[in-house]
Amino acid sequence: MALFQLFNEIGIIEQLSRTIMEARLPKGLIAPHFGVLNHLIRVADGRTLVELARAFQVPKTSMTHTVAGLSKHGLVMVRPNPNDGRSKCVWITDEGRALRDRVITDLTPEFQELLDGFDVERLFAILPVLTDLRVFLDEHRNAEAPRDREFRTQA
Amino acid sequence: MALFQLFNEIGIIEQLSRTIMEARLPKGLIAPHFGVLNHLIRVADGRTLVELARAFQVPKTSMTHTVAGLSKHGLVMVRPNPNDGRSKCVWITDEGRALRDRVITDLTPEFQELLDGFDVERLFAILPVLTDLRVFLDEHRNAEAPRDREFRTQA
DNA sequence: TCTAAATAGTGCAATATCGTATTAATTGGA
DNA sequence: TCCAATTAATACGATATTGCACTATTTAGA
Repeated sequence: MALFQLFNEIGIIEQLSRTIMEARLPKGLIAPHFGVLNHLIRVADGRTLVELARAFQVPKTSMTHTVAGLSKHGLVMVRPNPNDGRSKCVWITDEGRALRDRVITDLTPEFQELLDGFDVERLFAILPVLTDLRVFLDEHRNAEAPRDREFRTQA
Repeated sequence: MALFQLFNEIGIIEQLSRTIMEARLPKGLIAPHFGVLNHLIRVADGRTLVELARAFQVPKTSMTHTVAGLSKHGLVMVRPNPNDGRSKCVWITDEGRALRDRVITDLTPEFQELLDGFDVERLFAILPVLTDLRVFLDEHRNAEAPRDREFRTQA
């Protein structure tokens, strides 16, 4: 079944690229930490924990843990949500911004190597297909969600 | 940076497809367990732990743990390697084969939904690009491997 | 207004991942 | 042949992930 192979390749690429990225992170931080920092900058700062959990499709408890790690390193600030006494908002700090920028900078040589050594046309041609596939899988994801996992609202 | 977006989509797809797959696994088993079973059938039975760790590019200790889980469930047998007293070989059991086949069967409706609802031409057109990308990343992976992680020898 | 249901967050426990260090076996060069 | 370097596996500890249960708060319908 070719679909099997497709998802297998995607899984391997995810693992390789994650390893590359994590090699640029300071000790104690891993991909999910960077993902949250990046999300706070690219999408919107001051997100609640549930919003973040939805965005990354992880259980709330996982996001609590990830944000706690970021907070411990001074990369985000967690404050009560003035509009809802149950929830908290996560704000990125200057240190968080600086780290995120530095990681991206550190990654550019690696990216450049890929752009130089790989057929860029072919590479970028698959992006819209991947996006459509992601949307399809996300929309068709079984509603009988057996886990404590929120539905994605935004990339 | 479009490359960023590319790897981001791949990461999301990996997460979604893994969740779909794990929903078909019995309690106590997750994607890496299935991956090993599949590898033993598709590639070669009787692999050593190091060979498996290389194939999946995980640290040896992670593979020890994964195989221990499979063994506990009776899905593989771990025996001494007659050719090398240091190592052990992992053999899939009938139960392991049966489980792997059942999971694949259980997955076909989900696959069919994708084949029906998605432009299959577009989908399969990206497979060779993904394969080339995977090979590129694997070959260009930094030799200064900072971790206890083996190099891939086979998909 | 009141109260039941829904929602946000977290404590806890089970399992997973992985870096470091250790042991045992093998290999290769002197 | 012999021993130093290499290799296979794992014990151990730190951190990550996640399901379940619980509390606090908000919401919505009677």
